Amino acid sequence: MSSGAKQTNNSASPGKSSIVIYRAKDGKINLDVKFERDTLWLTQKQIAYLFGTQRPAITKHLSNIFKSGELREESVGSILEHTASDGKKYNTRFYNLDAVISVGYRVNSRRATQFRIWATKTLKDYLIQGYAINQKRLSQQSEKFKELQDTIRFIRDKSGRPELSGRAQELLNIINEYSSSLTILHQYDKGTLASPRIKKPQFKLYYENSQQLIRQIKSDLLKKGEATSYFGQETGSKLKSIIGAVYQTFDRKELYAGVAGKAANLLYLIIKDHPFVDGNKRIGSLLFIYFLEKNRYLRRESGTRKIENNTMVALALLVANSQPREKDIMIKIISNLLKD
DNA sequence: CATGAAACTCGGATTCGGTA
DNA sequence: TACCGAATCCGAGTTTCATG
Repeated sequence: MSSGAKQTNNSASPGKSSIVIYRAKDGKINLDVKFERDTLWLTQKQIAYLFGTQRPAITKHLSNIFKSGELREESVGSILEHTASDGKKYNTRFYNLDAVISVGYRVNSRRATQFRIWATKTLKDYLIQGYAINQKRLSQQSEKFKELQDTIRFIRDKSGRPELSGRAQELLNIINEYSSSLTILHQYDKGTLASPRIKKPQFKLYYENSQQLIRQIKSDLLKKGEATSYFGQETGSKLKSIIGAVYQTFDRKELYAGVAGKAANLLYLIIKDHPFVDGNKRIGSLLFIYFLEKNRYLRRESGTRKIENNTMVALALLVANSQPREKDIMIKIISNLLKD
């Protein structure tokens, strides 16, 4: 049996990545898998494909699983927006890993047999090794965090020096601005971070809305000779899906409820997902600021901006240079900068 | 396009009944 | 009683259709 879990992450879009579940003798299986709430989610069609059977068989198994009380439909199923093969969006029911495994133990096909063998072995490995691995990972993380803290302290101590200028100074500003929330960061690392108070957005950003704004800024920049014709030119429909992602719902609740969360994700996704040929950082920052301003969330009561231009530049650079696995922490940093 | 369900097919397992 | 083939049952799959 050559089956092994293999995950390839080749897209930075939210909650979506390409995954190769396992290699069977009849070749590899490619599925676009949604990741939400620490688990994966598949449609009936995808489950059928995974196990090499037809969709109605999955429907029947699922209904038997729920009827027998093996699983509760409310806890393993969720209705999510799904872009179908015709390009349109539908509210589709997705089933999580628990449901997929339960179905896998009922389906009678060669592929399902291989899946059962793989799942049983993997689960056993997890049970035996999981504890040790988890311990190791945790201690590594806390070491990394210490390192980061030391570096920040070092840079901050030297930040008064006049010879530091330009970009370095900007980076120092951002570190200074969020150094006070290091404890928050630390709490986050330990998984105990309390969510900041959430302000509901009054203003909604639309795709057309954004395009218009980009056209405007482009013509300004062209006049000043600060942009090429590639500035703001979209590659595919990424911008549209990013805006969709920011307003994505899960269980009829918005995934990123507050203004800060939405803004942070907007900035992160535009910079990381490269929806434009040129100008991703600038447009990301622009839409970020625009979105905050329109929602009356950019300024303190005194009228000063929570994020100044130089901080904005540094923030964009920081995001651009971050690793994909650091997404959560980047979002947290941005959100915390927006706190009063 | 996606889902749920009814009606039907198929194949394996079990039960039944006749025979040596 | 032991054995074997026919009848029956049951789970899993497919086709098809109504509905959202």
